Amino acid sequence: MEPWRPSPRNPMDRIDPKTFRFQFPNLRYASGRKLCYLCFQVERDYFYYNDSDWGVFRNKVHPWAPCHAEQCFLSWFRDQYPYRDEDYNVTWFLSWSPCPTCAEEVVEFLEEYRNLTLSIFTSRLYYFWHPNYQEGLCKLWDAGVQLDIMSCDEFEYCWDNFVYHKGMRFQRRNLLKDYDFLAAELQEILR
DNA sequence: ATTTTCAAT
Repeated sequence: MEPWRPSPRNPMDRIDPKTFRFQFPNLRYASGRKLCYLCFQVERDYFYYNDSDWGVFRNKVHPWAPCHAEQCFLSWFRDQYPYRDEDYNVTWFLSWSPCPTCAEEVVEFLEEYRNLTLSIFTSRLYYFWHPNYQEGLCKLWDAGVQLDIMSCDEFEYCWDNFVYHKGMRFQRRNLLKDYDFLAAELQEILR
């Protein structure tokens, strides 16, 4: 039997608009958001040309193979890009910020890929009042990861690129509801 | 006003 492999193309290419509006707002109290979405973009400088890829991962909830969205990405990336010396620019748009375990795994990943830069925009801070979760974010920061709260530009970018908008124009609605709180909290954590 | 939030009685 084939080992299970996470793929950004499975089960979804893009997020449906309702899901995006429910899962992505900047909220301090985000009841019911029991999933994490990771939209990504990969740009690679490959000799004389560049290529890029994009996709959406969501955490896997199978009890026999649970996988956070970040772990799905890392596993997919290692499989997709075994060329560790090349230059990569990777951007993530996360609905929840990484847990301490994922933060550690990202730091290890960056040690493998020396020429990879990772920028993370997160909509919300996962368990931001827990010291271990704060420490995880600091480790990412110390490893050179760019960390920011998703703001209007990122929401619009995600809407345009990762959502089945079917021509519907981007509207910020409640997406930025608790942006100020979360941005201040992140500043405080990384200080 | 609150923190259940990478689900599960």
